[in-house]
Amino acid sequence: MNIRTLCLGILSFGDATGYEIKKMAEDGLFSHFVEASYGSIYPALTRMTDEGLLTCRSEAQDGKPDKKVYSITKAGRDELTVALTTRPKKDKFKSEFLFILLMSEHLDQEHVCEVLAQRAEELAAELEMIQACGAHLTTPGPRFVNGYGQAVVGAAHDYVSKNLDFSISPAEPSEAAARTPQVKVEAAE
Amino acid sequence: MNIRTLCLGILSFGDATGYEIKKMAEDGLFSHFVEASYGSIYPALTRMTDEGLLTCRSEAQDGKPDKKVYSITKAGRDELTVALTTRPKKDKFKSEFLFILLMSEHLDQEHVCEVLAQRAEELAAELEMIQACGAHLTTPGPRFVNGYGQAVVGAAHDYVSKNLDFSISPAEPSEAAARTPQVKVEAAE
DNA sequence: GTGAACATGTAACAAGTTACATGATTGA
DNA sequence: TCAATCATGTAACTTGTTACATGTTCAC
Repeated sequence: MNIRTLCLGILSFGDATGYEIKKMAEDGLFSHFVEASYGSIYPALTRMTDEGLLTCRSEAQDGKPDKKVYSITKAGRDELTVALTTRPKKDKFKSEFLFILLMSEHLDQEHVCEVLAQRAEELAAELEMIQACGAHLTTPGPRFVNGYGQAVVGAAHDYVSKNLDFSISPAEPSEAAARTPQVKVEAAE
Repeated sequence: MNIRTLCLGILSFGDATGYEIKKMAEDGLFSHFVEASYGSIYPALTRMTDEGLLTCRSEAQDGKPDKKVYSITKAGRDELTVALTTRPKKDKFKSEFLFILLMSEHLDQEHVCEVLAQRAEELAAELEMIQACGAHLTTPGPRFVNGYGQAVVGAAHDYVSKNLDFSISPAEPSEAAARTPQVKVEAAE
């Protein structure tokens, strides 16, 4: 999903300025699965206004630059609908944390434990935020998304918390041997 | 995390060609939280070899282009270690699916249900794949990552499955009123 | 005989980020 | 007085993707 669709989506709930769109994208419910910087939002709004998907009215302010309030047009709603009814692409997930854990055998035990503890805290904080945020949601869409967030982040937090004692070295030889009769390293090369 | 670190990480487990690195990134355990195309891998390998982080030996093949097998050097391992001990950035998650659900009030009920059913299936398939993939893992790092995947994807699947009857219109007035005594819409702009 | 897997590489393109420019107001 | 919030906008840069070029072998 591109910036255009994000802006249209936010504007479909009501008029807003570029600045406000950025805030919503980084604080609100959206923040967990979208991203947007001014450098992408402002040009997108300008272009979409040129294309007739948005209208813009300027409100003079003293000191600050004119505030530009954007509204979505019929054409804009149509474009949004097209985007929303297109089969959603696979979710994208990038995690340096998991990459580090995958490579944990190259690191020392202590460091890995710190990373784990750190992540457990972060996940706890995130979960709390989502829960707090969900308390005052009334409409079905946002409630669904919030519930999804609670389910997924909750599961991640549980998992990490239960594995704070993770050991980078393989389980005791006897056990390992029982599970994996003979793990041979490739000889050639 | 950039392509360079990804390549170094994969090569830290053993020599490989660019082609093989791509395969590992898109099939293996890595596939769920990294991405890489030939257009980024090949230039990265060439550059890192120039920089002394890798060495490369060509193996002639008939018909096919020479196979270039890369090995990580001491300098490469050092760079990898630096990357792995740098505090991991926040996980990034992008979801068109959640965006659609967030906007579900603009869509029709039937369509949303289809999207939900579709996603439930996709998540079930992904979960199965992760479980199958995890069966033959023996080292702690990969096992941890696989367990994490099972926990998170499992939670997502459960949540979506339990909400296949999701309704885009707000709950019955009486109930809604009971839950939310009085939700006032902000008057001013 | 057709498509997939093997195998590398480049150039053009897409999309978005970062840093900068500008400048008032407000709260700690 | 220092940082944050409000407010918009651009240019340079980063990073990576897509499409193309090239060519064999193997399985269906």
